[in-house]
This record gives sequence, structure tokens and C-alpha cells, in this order.
Amino acid sequence: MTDRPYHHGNLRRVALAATAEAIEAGGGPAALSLREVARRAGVSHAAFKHHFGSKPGLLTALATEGYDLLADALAAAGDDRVEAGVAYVRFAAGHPAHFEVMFQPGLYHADDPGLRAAEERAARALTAVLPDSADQDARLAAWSIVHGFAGLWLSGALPADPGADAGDAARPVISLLTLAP
Amino acid sequence: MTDRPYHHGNLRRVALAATAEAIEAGGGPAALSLREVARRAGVSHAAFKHHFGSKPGLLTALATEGYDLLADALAAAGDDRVEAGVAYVRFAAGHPAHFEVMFQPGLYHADDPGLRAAEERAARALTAVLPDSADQDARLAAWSIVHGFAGLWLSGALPADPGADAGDAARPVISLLTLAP
DNA sequence: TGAGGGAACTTTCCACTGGCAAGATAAGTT
DNA sequence: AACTTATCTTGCCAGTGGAAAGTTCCCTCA
Repeated sequence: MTDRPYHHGNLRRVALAATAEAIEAGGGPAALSLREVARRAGVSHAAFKHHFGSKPGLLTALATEGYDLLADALAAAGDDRVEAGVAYVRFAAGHPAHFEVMFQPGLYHADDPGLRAAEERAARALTAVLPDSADQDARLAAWSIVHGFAGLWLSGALPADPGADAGDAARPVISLLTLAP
Repeated sequence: MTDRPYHHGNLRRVALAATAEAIEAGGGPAALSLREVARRAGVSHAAFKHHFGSKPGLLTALATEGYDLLADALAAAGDDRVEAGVAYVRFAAGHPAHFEVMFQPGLYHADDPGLRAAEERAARALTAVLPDSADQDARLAAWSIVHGFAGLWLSGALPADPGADAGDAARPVISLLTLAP
């Protein structure tokens, strides 16, 4: 029918990008349609079965990619605690589809080994910026404040200027949490 | 066919309860099925049209109920800032379906007047416990840390004892955020 | 009392969804 | 060249949300 080649070549990568686009365009992961993603990627809806198994499988891959991207972003932010938090928020605002899926484990296979590994890598990157003396509560407080800000930002609950940078908005807020050195 | 009366009587209330149950039982709002809720409530799937209009309409009602419950919980917690935060987390853990829907505005009609009113009532209850000197950043920090803890708790990202109380777990974490009086 | 009118609910239909099974096509491998 | 495996399509199924039309009930008002 079409002159498009039978074998796509790099469906996996394209499918993940198309999935993120569809989620961002169409109102969250709940409204995601496999067939819509397939249309964007230019393949039939059944093409994903071989690569991802099922819809939860597709979202598992997206969440894994998200944890990898988050770990990279945190590592690139350096040692400063506040700047790492800013990077966390910036990641959420810059990759809303990944972020939303990551923290709704009901959507994917939360016990997938590859996913767990990426998750732990991100958790280590997050803990790395905290002072050695930080106990579990301090770690949770730091994680909570950046995660909460990110979640509120994404849900539109914050009265923000359109076009404002989420990271810049988060910096003074995050700075208010001072942990004992 | 059945001896069940044609008119349900209080479908609206029962439907909301059944919706919350279905969301909590079936893995999040994304997997929610109107027909499943209808089966739980003992009516046909089209019965909701009259009361809620559509699926987003049903979830609008659930979110509104959620904001009302949250405002009540915050008001009942008194003036202490930490205890209000504990109440926030406890609400999220106690009403996960409401909470998850509330902060995914893509699922419902976020501009519904009744919803907006309930939203503002909850926002006022939250601001009421903060010191008068608190500026916007302090307000956001307080909201972020409790909201973040609640979100992480619900997503299962926290290494918690099964059966542990979310509020008790949150108290020492929330206490770490000290705002200038 | 009983007749109209609207509220509450059901039945039926439609386009769409995710998943499965079977087949087609391409790319290696020997 | 023959065989095997990976990749993708077509065709099908039960289940979904929504619209349209019909049914049952309640409530008001003469």
C-alpha cells in the first residue's frame, strides 16, 4: 500500500517518543491510546507486541527511560543540594509524560528488573547530594519538597506565570528547607 | 426483571462511593470503567448520564467531594502547622482515590464552578495554619513538602512498614521544615 | 382523583480500544 | 539456496464511553 518499508528499523525508540508526545498532547497517561501512538509512529497497533508485550510493557519502558534521564539530570547538576532539587523539578517540567508515568506504578510493571535498576540509580543520585549526616527523615524531607513542588507544578495547582521556568520558581522554595550539616 | 426498584433513590452518593472503591481496587483512575462502577452500584452504565453527564463529570464530582473532605480535615486539625500537614497526608492515605483524581486535572472538568469553590475552601484552610509573616515561597514550601510526602507514599516509593500510619511517618519529616515566625 | 410533565433509569446502538492469533515479509545464518 | 528468526500486518474478539430513544415512576396542580 504505502512505500514505507515493512521493517521500521528503530521502532522502539520512535515508539517511546511517540508515547511521550501522545501523553503530553492528550491529557495524561490515562487517555493514552496504543492505536494513537501507533498512528504517530506509522505502524499498526499490533507492532508493539513484539517490542513491549502490552500497554503496561510500553509504559514500563517509558518509566525506565524516565528514571535514567532523571539520574543523568541529577548527576549533571553537581553537588549542590538546592541545584539538584532544581534539576529534579526541571526534569519533571521538561518530561511531564515520563514523570507522570513514573509515579503511577499501577500503570506499568513495577517489578521489572530493568526498571528497578534505573530506579535505584536515580535514588542513589538523589541521596548523593545530601550531607553524610542526613538521616532517613532528612532524606525524605528533601525528596518530598522537590517531588511535591514538581507534582503541584505539573497539576497546574500553582499560580505561575505562563512560560516561567519551573526550576527558577522552585529554587527559593527549596532553599527554605535547611538541613543540619 | 429484578425486583430492584426502577428509581435508585440516592444514586449520586452511591455512585461516588462505588467510584472511589473501584479506583482503589483496580489500580488507579486510569483503569476506571464506568460500566464497572455501574455494576457495583447496581444500575446500567447509562444511568450516570443524567447525574454527571459523562465520565469526566463523574470524576469532577469525586474531586469536589475530595476537596471538601480535605478542607474539613484541615479545619479539624487545629492551628498547629505540623499537625495540619499530618492531616493532609492522612487524608491522602485515607482517601487515595479522591486524592489521585484531585491532582490529575486532565481527568475532570477543572473549571467547574462547584469544584473551584471547594478548591479555594481547601486552599484557605491550608493557608490558615501558616504564620502571618509567611510569604508565597513559605506557603509553597509547606504545601510542597506535605504534598510530596503524600504523593510518594501513595505511589509506594517510600520504604514503609505495611500497616504503618502515613501521618505518623510524615510528622518528623514535616517538622524539619521550619518557617520563620 | 387523575392527568400532564418532568425526573430517573434502561435498552440499543455506534465507534473505538487493547490483546490475541495467524499470516506476511524481511534479514541473518549456515 | 534452504532454514530460522525477528519484525510487522491483517483480522478478529470482548469490553468501553457516549448518544439516542424508549420506559417507568413521582410530583404537581386542576
